[in-house]
Amino acid sequence: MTESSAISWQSIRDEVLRRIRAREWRPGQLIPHEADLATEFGCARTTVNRALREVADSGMIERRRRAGTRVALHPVRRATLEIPVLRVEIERRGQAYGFTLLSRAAELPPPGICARMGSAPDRPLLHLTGLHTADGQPHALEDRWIATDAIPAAAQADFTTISPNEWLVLNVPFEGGDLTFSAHAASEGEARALRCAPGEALFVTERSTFQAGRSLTSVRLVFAPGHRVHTRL
Amino acid sequence: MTESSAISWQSIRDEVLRRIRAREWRPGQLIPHEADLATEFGCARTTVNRALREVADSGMIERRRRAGTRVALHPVRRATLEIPVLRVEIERRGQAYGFTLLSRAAELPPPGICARMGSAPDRPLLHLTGLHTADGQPHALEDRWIATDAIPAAAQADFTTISPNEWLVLNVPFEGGDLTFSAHAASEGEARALRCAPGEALFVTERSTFQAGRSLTSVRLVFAPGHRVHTRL
DNA sequence: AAGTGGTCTAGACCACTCC
DNA sequence: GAGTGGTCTAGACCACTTA
Repeated sequence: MTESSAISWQSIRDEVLRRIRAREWRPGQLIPHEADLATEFGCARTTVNRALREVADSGMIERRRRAGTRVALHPVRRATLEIPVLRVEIERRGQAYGFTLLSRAAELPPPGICARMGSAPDRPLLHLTGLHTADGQPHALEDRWIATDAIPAAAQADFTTISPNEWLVLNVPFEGGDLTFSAHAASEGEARALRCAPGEALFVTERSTFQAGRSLTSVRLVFAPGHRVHTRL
Repeated sequence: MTESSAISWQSIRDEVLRRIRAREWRPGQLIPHEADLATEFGCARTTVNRALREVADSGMIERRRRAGTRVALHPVRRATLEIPVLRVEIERRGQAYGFTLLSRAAELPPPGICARMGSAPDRPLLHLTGLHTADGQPHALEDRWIATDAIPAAAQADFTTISPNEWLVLNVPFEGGDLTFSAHAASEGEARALRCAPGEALFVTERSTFQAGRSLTSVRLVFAPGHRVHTRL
């Protein structure tokens, strides 16, 4: 028909955000129902739903059936971090990637790993350490534990030609995990491997992944000095 | 009709992920069109679209009009970081939050800040420093620059009763920003304020926000030793 | 019990891009 | 020009939650 130019969900999202920032809708306050907004904006409820879902994903509003939609009391900012395989990250910067396996053994895990992986202290895990390099310079030291009963194939994998990092991404699906960032003073061994001074401030990430309730692997990456993780809001 | 139990978009998403992980659809490969999948799964194309949009958001597939949908070559993991106001973060842990304004002055910004904020080196900015505490213990040292020409109200704000962190979240909408994590050895001044040893490894976040192409504020938070940022994958 | 968001459908048109 | 994803509609039913 001549009913041209429908309202876009983006424009509704923007208007909703504007009202929240302009305090027309205040934190904690209930906002109109989807049906009312659909009437107001002259569009289908589906379109309003799409817009509000987007705003809810960003953390600015909270929605519950029957209870309605409220402006969040503490507007939490959400940032999306992209976590590429280390090799890809380095090659994207135009540098040559390298990996050296430093050690490989079945060992009894220390208490910290047991706790994070929910593993029995008397059951050996595959323990790998290795160094990632960029243009020959140390980039990150990897210390990884793998639950070989959950990932039997890992026992046969050749981690000298492909890093455990990449092998796992390619071969082991997981449904979830934890990621932690922290700072850490370089130990003697880390300083040697990363060619920096002992005690120097290093950026550390720790990651654990699980599947079907079983812990798969836990890794600690200690980065060479100056490493930064960047993202956009 | 007796056409009960429609297919859910979640089940389609799961099946798509399964096929990718099972290598039925390999990295770089084109997957069937939405219409074909809709036929296969016996549902509306809208439902397939919803599922694939979700998978695309997670970074596993890439979609382009006319070009179709491909399995991503480098399956980038995406993690969502929640960045609450410091006060809320601390209170959520059941600790008492405190903020002390340490300094406040209009100053010419150093080169680093000029570069990050795109500000002229001869134009003074509002420079604030302060200490966030948890149960009276130092939690983070804040060093902030505010573009007063973009945020005139900041010149009048009382940052002794509310931290700049929180005042800005409440009063200044922004459309985007940068966030960086790094590690840093405590300077003499930082060590004094955070009551730690000079040279100790500290976790640092730096954030800049902008609106309508103008830089609004740039902040550097240096956290007390042991601070960790945690998220789920 | 009833109100609200969540989702599905069938169809349509549009926007983008590759050929 | 044609094919693919992106979005909108109008209507329907369902799921969840609270009164």
